[in-house]
Amino acid sequence: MTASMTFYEKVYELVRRIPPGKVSTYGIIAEQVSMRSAARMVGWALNKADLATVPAHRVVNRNGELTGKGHFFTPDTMRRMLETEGVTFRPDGSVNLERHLFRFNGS
DNA sequence: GACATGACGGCAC
DNA sequence: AGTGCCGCCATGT
Repeated sequence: MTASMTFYEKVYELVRRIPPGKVSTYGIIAEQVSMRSAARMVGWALNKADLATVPAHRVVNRNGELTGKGHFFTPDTMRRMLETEGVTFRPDGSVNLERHLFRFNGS
């Protein structure tokens, strides 16, 4: 238990703000928690997160690729969940960020 | 305490 | 435009 635990909570809270049908990226989340260049920490925090309460499937890399799919029940679980929420994919299997990238408000 | 690793990203070649 | 290297920070060994 350390004071840096707020880091995880911030990440989880931000991810929960992403609405169905939208996605965000590790880099953007990292920037939101004041750690611009530590995008790795975000994915790492998500790996330790409770998938039942944190929509981790809505976080992709900067190219829209589902780099975290290997951490779900099956390799295609992540994509199926996104498709169910209305997210569309490009022929190469990456998310069309132009259409589905969620922008956090300053709130 | 040093070293390697990881659901990444940016910039240099 | 594709590939590679380095930075970043928490953890495990």
